Amino acid sequence: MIQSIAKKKERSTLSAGDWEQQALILIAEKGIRAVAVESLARRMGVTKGSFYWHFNNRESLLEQSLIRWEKHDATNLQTSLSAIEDPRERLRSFFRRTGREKLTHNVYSSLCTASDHPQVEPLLERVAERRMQHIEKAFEEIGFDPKEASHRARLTYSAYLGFLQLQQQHQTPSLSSEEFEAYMTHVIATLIPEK
Amino acid sequence: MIQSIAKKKERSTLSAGDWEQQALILIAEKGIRAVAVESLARRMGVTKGSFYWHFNNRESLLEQSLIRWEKHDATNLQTSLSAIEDPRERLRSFFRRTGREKLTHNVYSSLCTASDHPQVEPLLERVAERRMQHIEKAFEEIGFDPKEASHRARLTYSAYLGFLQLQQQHQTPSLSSEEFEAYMTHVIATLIPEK
DNA sequence: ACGTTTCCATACGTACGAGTATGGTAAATG
DNA sequence: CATTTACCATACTCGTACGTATGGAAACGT
Repeated sequence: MIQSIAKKKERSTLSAGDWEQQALILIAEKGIRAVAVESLARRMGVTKGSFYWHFNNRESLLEQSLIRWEKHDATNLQTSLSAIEDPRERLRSFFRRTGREKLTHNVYSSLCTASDHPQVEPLLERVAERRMQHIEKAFEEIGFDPKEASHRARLTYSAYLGFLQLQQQHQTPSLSSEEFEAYMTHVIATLIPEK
Repeated sequence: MIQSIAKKKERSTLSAGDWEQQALILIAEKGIRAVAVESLARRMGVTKGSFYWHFNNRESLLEQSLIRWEKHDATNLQTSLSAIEDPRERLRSFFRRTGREKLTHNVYSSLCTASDHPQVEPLLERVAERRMQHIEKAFEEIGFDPKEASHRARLTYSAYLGFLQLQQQHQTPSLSSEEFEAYMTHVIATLIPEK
């Protein structure tokens, strides 16, 4: 074929996907505004000349990167949550998910602080909608009627978003891991009633 | 004295306070990044020359504007919430406050989406801390022990922040006013238990 | 072997926004 | 009335980051 297999790790040449991946890493670390083509190029060990061969412009890179992330996040949601049959446990795992999946989670966290960005805003809306529908479905399975489930889902997701925001403000977590656990237990008890 | 009273409304000359006020309005409308000195000057009907007479630089303007807003918000919290004796009602009014006080509220909303800004971040942390302590105090008055009250306050404020975030994403509120009321009722019932 | 494609370097052009330098005008002051 | 002070306009510099133009080198096809 074009390439004799496994060239990606031999640092031969870069692909568009490599740029998108690094862009996402940069977003997770320093936010979307830090994605500048020259600094990103330095990070990749090349110069702008390379970048503008793979992409028309910066906007195009962001578009592709965000699409890539959204797909990854959607399948993530599908596999990791659809696998759990008990709806209560499914909701609990949603909250716990904050710890694992560091990269994709930090990307989302960064994107939330850039919700005014024209390319980010529609993405956040789609993601929030998708996630809230999953949560809503779980609440319906528990036995709440659609209206009640909808409200609970909105409140649950709001609590999640707000907690992300609070975490970012104090760059120091400020909550020890046992305080965090205690808080999580409280949240789950409050938002996911036993009966 | 220097000026013969009531010159501010005669459009004679601008004061530093006028600039700060307009900056806050701009923040509420388009976010802190939209506060550019040239565009702001056009908005005031003058040019940059005026700005740099009142302020050393853009950073200085933002600093003063944010301080002004923080003071306003702090007294707001003190007067409007300390006036209510019933802690439950006090908490309910906290949620309802989203509607009134449009300007100061929209400023806060905009600042939340710029939480990565070095001048904004410490402000948000102070404001969140101050507000959460008020909420925590209310929960303690209701009868929860300090630890429980702390968790409830954090969850309550998280739900508030998350809702702000969701509101900004769909620029269209997407929730009709009656749906909004139904949701609010649900939130209050869930987070502020009757006993 | 030779041309084409792929990938990248270098050098430039350009737009925007912060900040400076300097001068002008009206009001206040003596 | 003359001069200082307060306020603002105009015209620059400068740093940053996007985007373009062009050429070079290695890999590939035939």
